Amino acid sequence: MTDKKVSIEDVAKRANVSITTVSRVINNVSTVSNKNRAKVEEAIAFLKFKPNISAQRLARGTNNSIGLVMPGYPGIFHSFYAIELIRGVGHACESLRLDMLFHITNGYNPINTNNVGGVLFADIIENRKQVEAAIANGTPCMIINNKVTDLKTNYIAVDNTAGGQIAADYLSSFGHKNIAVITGNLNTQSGLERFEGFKDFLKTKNIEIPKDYIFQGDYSRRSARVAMEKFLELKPLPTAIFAASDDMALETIAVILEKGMRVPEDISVIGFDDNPACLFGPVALTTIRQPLFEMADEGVKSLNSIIQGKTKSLVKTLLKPELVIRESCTTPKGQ
Amino acid sequence: MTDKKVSIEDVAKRANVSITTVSRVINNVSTVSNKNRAKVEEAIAFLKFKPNISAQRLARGTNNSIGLVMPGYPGIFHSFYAIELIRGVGHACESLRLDMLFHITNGYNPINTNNVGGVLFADIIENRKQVEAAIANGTPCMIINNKVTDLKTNYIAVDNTAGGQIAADYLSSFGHKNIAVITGNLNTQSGLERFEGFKDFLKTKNIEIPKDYIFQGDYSRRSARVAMEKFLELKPLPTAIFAASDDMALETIAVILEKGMRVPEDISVIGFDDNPACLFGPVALTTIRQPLFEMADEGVKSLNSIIQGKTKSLVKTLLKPELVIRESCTTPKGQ
DNA sequence: CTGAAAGCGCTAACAA
DNA sequence: TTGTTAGCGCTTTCAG
Repeated sequence: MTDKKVSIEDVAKRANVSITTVSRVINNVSTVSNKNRAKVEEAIAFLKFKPNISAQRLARGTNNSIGLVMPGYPGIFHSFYAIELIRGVGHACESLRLDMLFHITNGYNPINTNNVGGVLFADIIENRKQVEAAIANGTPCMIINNKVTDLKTNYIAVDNTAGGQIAADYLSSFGHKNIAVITGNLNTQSGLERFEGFKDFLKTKNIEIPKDYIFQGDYSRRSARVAMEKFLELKPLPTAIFAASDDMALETIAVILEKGMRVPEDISVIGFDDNPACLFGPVALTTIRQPLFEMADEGVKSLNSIIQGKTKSLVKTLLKPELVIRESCTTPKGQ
Repeated sequence: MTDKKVSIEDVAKRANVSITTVSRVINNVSTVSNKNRAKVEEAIAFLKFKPNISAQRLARGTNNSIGLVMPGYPGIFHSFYAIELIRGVGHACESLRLDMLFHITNGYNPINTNNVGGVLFADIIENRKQVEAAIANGTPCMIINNKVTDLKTNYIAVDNTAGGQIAADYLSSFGHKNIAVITGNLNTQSGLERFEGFKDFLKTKNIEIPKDYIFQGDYSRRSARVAMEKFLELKPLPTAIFAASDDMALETIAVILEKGMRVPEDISVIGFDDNPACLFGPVALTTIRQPLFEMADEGVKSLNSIIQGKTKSLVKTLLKPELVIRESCTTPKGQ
């Protein structure tokens, strides 16, 4: 691309060997005499030779790269989520020596699956068509964080329903009855499942959440603030809040403290994510940990195994979230 | 990769034309009869033919992809920063039809520059070696958010010094004298420059910042909390705070409110970034906007131009930050 | 408007 | 241990 390209042939000439020998040293094949190896290495260094990867791939008949498709609207999911996924994918690609083609999508443009061995979809949000297209043309796919039951494809997700249940179980075990919830984006599978897992579990304990104790948030701090300000006008006041993300939980706590109330003495708050930020707020946040990094990492590994034909059947993995107890929940006042 | 690959030749056979004609329809060359075009398209659809991009690239002699190298330690910069960069780069790549190879680095492993036309470094943090290596082997590089003066390479950055000055100017214009600052990570060029720009400007107004009014933060909310709690023990209390990121500013405000004081009536706070989150806190944050998305977008475009040989000279771009006035700053009490 | 043929730069038998 | 040679799948002159 830059300057005139130097090819394996130039190297061969300068080192006075065949191109095969050059190829051998490039690929670290052991059957090369030290003398020749040295000559070739000198030539490579001198000429600043860089093998043309397209030619390598063509000749080898392989394409060791995968795509990561991520919705691109402002405020991608919540940032912590996105960053953890990216980190996990990046980590796995590094160790598997896979190229990672990162693709931010608006959901409409068809994504190009020709140049990758397979593609990872970070959730499906308004881009179902892309997933279907990829599946249709035979590209191995792995959906992250969305249990797609109606598509013949692979997924790895967190059991958000279980997460909601765990939160409900923990809160109700303190004896809380007036429990409010700030949901995540309910257009999102995770948001919906967390909410329903939570609500349904409480029902088994004979606790109903009244309508005005439910606020439909969108994972943003802003929505949590609006929610909490509304809750604070209600009576009776809720004694516990389940926020479907740590960011929202943190903002919830901020609002409570601003009003001169205390957490958890006056109101208990539980979050979801286990974002490191929860450790360092005014009160350490009790939360439901979801293994984001691991999900991404494992997703890449499974996908790779599928691409290489080692895994034949569909893989559907469900990861368990877990309760992380810190300081933001306790018994309701007066009990 | 999957199944037996169908090649352009298979398509040609089925459509009863030459591979040249198939190539023409793939590349949308107009000189193909409608009849042939239809036949080829049918064959492509029927065979689910996907052109091999490596072969295309090899034949065309181009490699339209760029690398994005980003430090991978936990808490990559502050998330908003990273996300905006990624969005900007993704956006530019999409419109330039460039593949984006995303590489998260620990700073040590050499990065593979063979398969990309050029590489974008998201700042330089503990990975200077990689940059030097890339430059040495002739790979076009673009450094984002770091003015590298001692390396013969390109950069696009925000004028953080100016940003610091703007903040200082604004605060001092209200008549504040007791101004404290929570710096960003001072190992970072941006952190250092914001601080020095701020401090130096105040000096021109004959305002010195005492030692204990300076807290060395790291862009995290946590560090801001620690800082603000310290400041609150000081006397006289500062009447204004400059936090080197919005995240820190937001946490600063939270701490102030928790203590029952008001923003901006008791203490003014100014941030840096213009993270959308600043709009929705308890008080809308006045801040210094830095054009992250644009920086990334523009960075890719410049890099591409360099790769294509359209730009010959080194490009060194400095973007101007600007003041965004909202509600978190005012005149000090009693003035 | 179409096709034959010469590569693009590299890998991988196969011989030597 | 080394070199020869035949592709990998596609693009691109150049004739027709």
